[in-house]
Amino acid sequence: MKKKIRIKDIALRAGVSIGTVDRVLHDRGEVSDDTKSKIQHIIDELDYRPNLLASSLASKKSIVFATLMPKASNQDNYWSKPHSGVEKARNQLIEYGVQIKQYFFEMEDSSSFSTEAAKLLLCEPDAVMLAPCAKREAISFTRKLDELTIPYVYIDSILPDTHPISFVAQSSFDSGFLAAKLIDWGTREEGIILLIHVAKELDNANHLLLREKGFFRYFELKKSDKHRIFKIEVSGNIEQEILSHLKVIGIEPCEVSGIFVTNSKVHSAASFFKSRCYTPKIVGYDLIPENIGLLKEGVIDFLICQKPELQGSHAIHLLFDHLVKKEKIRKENYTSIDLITKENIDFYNSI
Amino acid sequence: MKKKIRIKDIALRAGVSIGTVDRVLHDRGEVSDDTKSKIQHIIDELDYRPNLLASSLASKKSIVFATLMPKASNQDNYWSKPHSGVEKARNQLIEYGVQIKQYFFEMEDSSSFSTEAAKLLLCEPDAVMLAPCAKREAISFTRKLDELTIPYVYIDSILPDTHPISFVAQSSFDSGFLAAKLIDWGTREEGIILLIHVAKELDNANHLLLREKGFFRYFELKKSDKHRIFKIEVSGNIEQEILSHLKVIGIEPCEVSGIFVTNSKVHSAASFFKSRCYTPKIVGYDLIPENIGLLKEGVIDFLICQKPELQGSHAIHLLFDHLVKKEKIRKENYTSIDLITKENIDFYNSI
DNA sequence: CTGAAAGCGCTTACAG
DNA sequence: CTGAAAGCGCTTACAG
Repeated sequence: MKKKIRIKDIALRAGVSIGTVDRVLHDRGEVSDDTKSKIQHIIDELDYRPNLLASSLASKKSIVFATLMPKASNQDNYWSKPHSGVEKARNQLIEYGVQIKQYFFEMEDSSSFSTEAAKLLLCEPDAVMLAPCAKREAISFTRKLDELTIPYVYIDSILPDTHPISFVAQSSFDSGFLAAKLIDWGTREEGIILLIHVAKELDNANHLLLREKGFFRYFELKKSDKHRIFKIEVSGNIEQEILSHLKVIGIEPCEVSGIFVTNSKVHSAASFFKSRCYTPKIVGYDLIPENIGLLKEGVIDFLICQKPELQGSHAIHLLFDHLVKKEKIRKENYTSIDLITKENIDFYNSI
Repeated sequence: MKKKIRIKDIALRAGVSIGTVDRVLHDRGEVSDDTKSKIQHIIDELDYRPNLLASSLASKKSIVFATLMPKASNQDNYWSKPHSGVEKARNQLIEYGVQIKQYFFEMEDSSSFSTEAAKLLLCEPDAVMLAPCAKREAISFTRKLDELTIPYVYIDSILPDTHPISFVAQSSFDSGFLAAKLIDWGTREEGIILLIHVAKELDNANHLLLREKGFFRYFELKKSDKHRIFKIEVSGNIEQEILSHLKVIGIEPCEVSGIFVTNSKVHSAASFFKSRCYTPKIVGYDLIPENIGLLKEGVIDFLICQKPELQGSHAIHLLFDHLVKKEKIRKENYTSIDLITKENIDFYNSI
């Protein structure tokens, strides 16, 4: 076992004081090129790693991260999960001088994204974590961050043509692809399959479209005409809209054998079928209470999950590793695509 | 934001020196009852939390954990995962003075468990993590640990009637139950289902029996006679043994519609069917290379996984939290029951 | 451009 | 039984 090498060791070898070593370590100038390169060599040679414990103990300066994500209306809301992930990371990093300021916007009101983003900037964060849900607003915000050279990471989804240092999110395409596989595996007969979007501004919800793409891609690749697949978009009165869509297509609810809902609103579509003659195979997203209830009842068969809590904590740790540890971090962090059923839900997230 | 309170603050309030405060903090005597209770009150009142950073920086004493698990014959072996989980934890905790000594026994040779356990004891560990695979040997070992009052945690499986301070493992029963659900969901027709044990000493492999139990329980609860389920035990020449079993039962390989193999040997059973007329729905365990290959080919449909790497690292952290942080740790740590398919395998374990 | 000194919050002998 | 002092590895003014 190699002995841990210290600043003192480097100073000794170089014949300088530890102060000087510290100056080159943190590249804060005031060192002659000669001694600088000499010290740098020794550092490299000895593969010196600073003791983070001692470093943060001695340093009084703190680093501030700011987060921006949708407000969780209550504790059961999906967005309470990333939030508690951030809290968890905060507790782990607080002794290292990390401060986290959190800002929340209203999911329904994209202008609140901008006002919260403006507030956020006032705290002069060293780095930012955001969920870029409101696409347009997020783009203009990240442009501002770019100007100020404040590094940022995404959680939940990804904004093309922006410059985050990293992101933590699920691959929407692949989760849709997997959903198709599940439906395919569960519906043997030449069945009718519904892909249902329950969303207001579908064109602005990039990840829902990607999930759809993945779903259709599966059946394309399979090159089987076994299934008849219909796509439905609803947003207001789910009940009525589904009914009228089915009427247009010309099928009865009980003829449907598989359903894929592209987001956590799967419970509303599931309830529609539950209250009728027949329960088709249903696959949707996310462990929110309504969905959990229907999963346990056996109405919903699979929920695809994305470890929202881990997304929050991991994103913060990425920021920490980048800014404090000065490590190079992975740019693409895809979360696992978790399959939750009635049978394994009680063990999900347990450790 | 409350100011972090320090030993010094307590000492000031109590009108004593920090040395005395430290004595009551660590309960190392040499303090009069009077001052002790006075200080204790102040500690409680102020809800003092020691600064772990400063504490481990100042402390030169190190703590040693020992681990005992099966040897991974190569890097792809299942047991290389818990091992690398332990290594990961070591790297995170090394600055806190944690030393980890690892010992490995031969899976096939249960006597090697005892000889390694004896070696382990010689390093006088402060705590032990073990995979209690060799049941009898593990029981006598834990008895010794109990005598020496060395705390221990299990990974992988659980030994009834012993006294670990905690364990990290998957619920075998529930994973078998889930396997049944998958097979049920995937085989619509009135099919023939095989439960296959590929194992030498089945009676000594408690978790395989529990998986079986869970599997049958599912169909019991379902109260449907739709499926005919047969149980097969093989161990040597898989090929031949499966064939002869099927002959006894009186069915052809191509009549089988679903297969559940109770461990990671699922690849051998899958290969049997792959090389024949028909590929039934196949569910098994663990991401070892042979299984991954067959999963990606579409021969195996689902692999149930149990985060072996996390098991290793989590177990070490439990030990750390218990011994160093003096926190009370959770005794039961069930890992999630992960469902891996061709479609989501690339994202498993990614973050 | 460089070094010496104080201090971060805690632990550990040591002196009394 | 109690206190004063040195030290863990680093950072941060400050003096020269």
